[in-house]
Amino acid sequence: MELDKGLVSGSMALLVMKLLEDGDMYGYQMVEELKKRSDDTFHLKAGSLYPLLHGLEGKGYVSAYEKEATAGKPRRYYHLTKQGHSVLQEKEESWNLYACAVRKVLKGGVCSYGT
Amino acid sequence: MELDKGLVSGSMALLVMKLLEDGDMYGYQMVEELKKRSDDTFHLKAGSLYPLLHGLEGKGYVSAYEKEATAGKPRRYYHLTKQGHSVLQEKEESWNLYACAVRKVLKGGVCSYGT
DNA sequence: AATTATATATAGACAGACTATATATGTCAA
DNA sequence: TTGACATATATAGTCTGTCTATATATAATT
Repeated sequence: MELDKGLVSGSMALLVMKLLEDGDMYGYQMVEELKKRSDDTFHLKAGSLYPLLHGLEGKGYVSAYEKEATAGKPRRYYHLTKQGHSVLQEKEESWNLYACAVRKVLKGGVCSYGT
Repeated sequence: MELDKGLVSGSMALLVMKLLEDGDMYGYQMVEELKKRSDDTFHLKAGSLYPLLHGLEGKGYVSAYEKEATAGKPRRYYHLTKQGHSVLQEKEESWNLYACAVRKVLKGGVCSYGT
């Protein structure tokens, strides 16, 4: 079953920032890591990621620095700033609230998020 | 806390169709019902709903019929078609898969959806 | 008489993710 | 040695979904 593209909207910034919480990463690595951590559910495209990263950098949520790789092109590492950390927390809470509300509509029951 | 608009993307069709599973409804009623069932989290705008409904009708997922109200303007009721039912099931499964994958990335653990 | 709630509808703006394309290097197989 | 593939970043243009703003119309309330 193909993942409905419409559903993916909006939460990519959250996911990418979440990855950076565990340590600095370069773009290509994030694509791989996201695939791995989601059990092959998310296939973020390079053409989606790089503009997203530039946007986050422009807002001051991440900072970037170049670093030589042992082989191949130099890598551009991204680091989650202090502001980025606080924005990430807000985004996580926002996601929980949203997912919880969807569950309420779909399952008709209550939903305490934290679960 | 304002609900991050970016997160809302894509799942409105799912939610609206889910409402129709319980019986035919008219547009204005859906806005109210969605607000109620989500504990005041979703505030779907009329300008978002009606184009969405027309789209679903065009795809054959819902059918529509006019009905006089006891007072005021006549209401346009929407009905979930057989095809709509099957699309709804796919969309629900797709949502579960997606929400589950997000949880994996955020909480770092496993996730059996059905929970 | 004016405002608010009910009820539907469209045009235009905007944001997020996509595809397609471009660049550049290293490895591996034919 | 040539081509294919994986690594790595980047931008232009497109598409889709939701938004705001606006329009129409009727009934109830103030």
